[in-house]
Amino acid sequence: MASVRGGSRDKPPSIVDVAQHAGVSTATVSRALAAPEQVRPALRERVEMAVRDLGYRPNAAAQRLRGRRSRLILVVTLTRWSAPFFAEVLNGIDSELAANGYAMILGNLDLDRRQDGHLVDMMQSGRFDGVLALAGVANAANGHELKEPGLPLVSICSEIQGTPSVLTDEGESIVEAAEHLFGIGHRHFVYLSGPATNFSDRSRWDALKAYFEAKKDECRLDRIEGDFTPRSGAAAAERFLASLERPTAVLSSSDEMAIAFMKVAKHAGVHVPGDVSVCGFDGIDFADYCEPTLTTIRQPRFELGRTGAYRLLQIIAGHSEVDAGRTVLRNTLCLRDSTGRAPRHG
Amino acid sequence: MASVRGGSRDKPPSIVDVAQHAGVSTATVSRALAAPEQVRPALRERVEMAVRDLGYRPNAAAQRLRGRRSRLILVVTLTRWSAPFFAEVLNGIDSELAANGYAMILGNLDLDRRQDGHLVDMMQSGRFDGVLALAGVANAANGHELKEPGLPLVSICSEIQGTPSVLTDEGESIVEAAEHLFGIGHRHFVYLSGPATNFSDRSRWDALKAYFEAKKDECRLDRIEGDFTPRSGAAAAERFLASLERPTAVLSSSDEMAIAFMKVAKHAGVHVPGDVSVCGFDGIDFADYCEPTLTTIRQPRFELGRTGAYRLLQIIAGHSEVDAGRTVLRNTLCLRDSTGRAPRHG
DNA sequence: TTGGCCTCTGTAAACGTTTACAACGTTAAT
DNA sequence: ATTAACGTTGTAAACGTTTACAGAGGCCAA
Repeated sequence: MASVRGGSRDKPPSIVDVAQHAGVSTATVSRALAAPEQVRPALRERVEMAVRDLGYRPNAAAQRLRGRRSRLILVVTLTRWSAPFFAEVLNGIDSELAANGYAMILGNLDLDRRQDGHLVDMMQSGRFDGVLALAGVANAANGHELKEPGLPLVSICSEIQGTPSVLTDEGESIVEAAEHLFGIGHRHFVYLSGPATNFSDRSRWDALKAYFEAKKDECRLDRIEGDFTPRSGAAAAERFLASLERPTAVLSSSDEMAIAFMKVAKHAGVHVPGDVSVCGFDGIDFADYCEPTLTTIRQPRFELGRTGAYRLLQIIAGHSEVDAGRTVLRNTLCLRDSTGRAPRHG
Repeated sequence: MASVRGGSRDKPPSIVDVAQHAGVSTATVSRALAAPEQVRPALRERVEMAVRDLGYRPNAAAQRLRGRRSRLILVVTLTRWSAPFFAEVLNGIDSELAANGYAMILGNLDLDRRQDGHLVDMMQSGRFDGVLALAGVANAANGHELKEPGLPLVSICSEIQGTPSVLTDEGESIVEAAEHLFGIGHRHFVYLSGPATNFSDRSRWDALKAYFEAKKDECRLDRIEGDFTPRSGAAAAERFLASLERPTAVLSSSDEMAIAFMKVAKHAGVHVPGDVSVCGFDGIDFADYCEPTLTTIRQPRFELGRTGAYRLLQIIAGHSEVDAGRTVLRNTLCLRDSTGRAPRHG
């Protein structure tokens, strides 16, 4: 009776249809929708009714073309974004954006095939109100390229010169883990790294090195190169098994590596945590379901995304332009079954 | 020397700037970019050079407003999209779309707070060239609402009346798993379900019921209600443990439930697969890292997304409009350590 | 030479909004 | 009573493309 939504399939109603139907000008319709307080209640109601009657929806492209905002955010990610850690960060981003009427588009940066231009193209297409750079993309040397188009930019889990960023206290928290392991007797550590160019990896490794520098007489810190993936965790385990003097504590730069590491180690008869303690990083859901359950440094993944999106929206809204600094969220060390006292020597 | 990209920060060059710079009309520029074969090589080159010199990028909003396509796809998901299964389907979608110059936007359908209108609004905003509906959203009763706006629509992992869909042979594959378990002596099964309204769940349950109907004299099939999440898997385990006569085989409707189930069961001293065999569904990466490794029905998650996106693009391109049928991908049963011979009776 | 056809370009009209500006009516201040 | 100020509405000009249409040549056949 009321709506004519399902009627003719020709063409969606435009603002002029609404204006005619309500007996006002298009300007009034536009204002009634965007700034209701500027139009008299009587007219406003007429417009609202016309909108309902016709099932009118503003055309997003036209709005963007004429107005200032597209309500679209470009999220620059790596191809690995479907991994548990990133997926949840993205979820946080999307959640915050959606709550403010924004949507995100994923711009995949495939590090293997270098097609850098593509992203800059997208950014300059005038389609986006802002850009969120996820961990890893900033390290790809073209991080600063993202600044060039002059769009509001916030980076999450990594820093770009002169750009606001949202980070966690990675260095401090991995040192906290190391300290814990040191406290229960471990003296020989190995750091299972991410890619050497990675921002997070640098933060963690630098902090770890500094911490062990002061203890260099009593401790040893090795490093095995990985790339956050399970595969590289398994490879690291092979190297671990082959080493003459095995470390007793593994600090992994991702849970996925840690879990794969444990699987291979266990399969080779090495007991976790009896023979070797393993500590992960990220705190993905699964860390609590593997065997043994994984001690890990939990990053507030959802919050990371949410906060990044929030800061970006603030900048877009014109607030806090000055604030180009970093926001640091706190990680928490989750002690579980994969870590324990160091095995007795010899 | 060549490019002036980094020059003035005022306003991005428009098509008229390019036209002037190349000494041609805007129409020629437009054609040189969209349909190069229609313009003489000499001019085409001048245009291309001007484009490079000025760093011109077509304005997406204007293109959309005047032209027909936005190269934007709406992917309607549930809030659970960051779960491993969906994340990988999304990855497949995004991958196929990106390869064709399209991008996706996630439209979250929060089943808890009913804000159905929101999605239809989005669809009618003229922002999208097509819609992809992910499993679960189609079941939400408002599935058919998605058809209303008249946008090209493909559903993945579920069916909407009269809409092309991409599915897997869920029913057959879960029966295959049941058959395998039957073959190694199991006679008392329990199906750990998803939400009863879920399309996938219905397919699986119906197939399972039909299979056991023929065996009802020798077999028993129970059902415990879940919702795909680990939490519900754990809850199911509690009920399993409390039951007087415990089934010896669990067919779970998701890996995450199965893994949580195993954790709780093991913790209660029930041995997997000694006391109970567990089979998951989906084939997420983690199924191969839990303890014991999980026998599961692997769905081609990435392909599911890729194929859905592919079919949608075909429809948008005008090919295969007739083909409103289903595409069925095959699952594979992955036998691992969580299943084994049924325990000896009594 | 002339007419017709074909190929290549340019002109200008959309596309559906937002918004600066002007116009109008009303109220308050002088 | 005159003017200023204000609040509300309409007019019309953008925004940056694509594309129907027309026009300008060039070529070929008659």
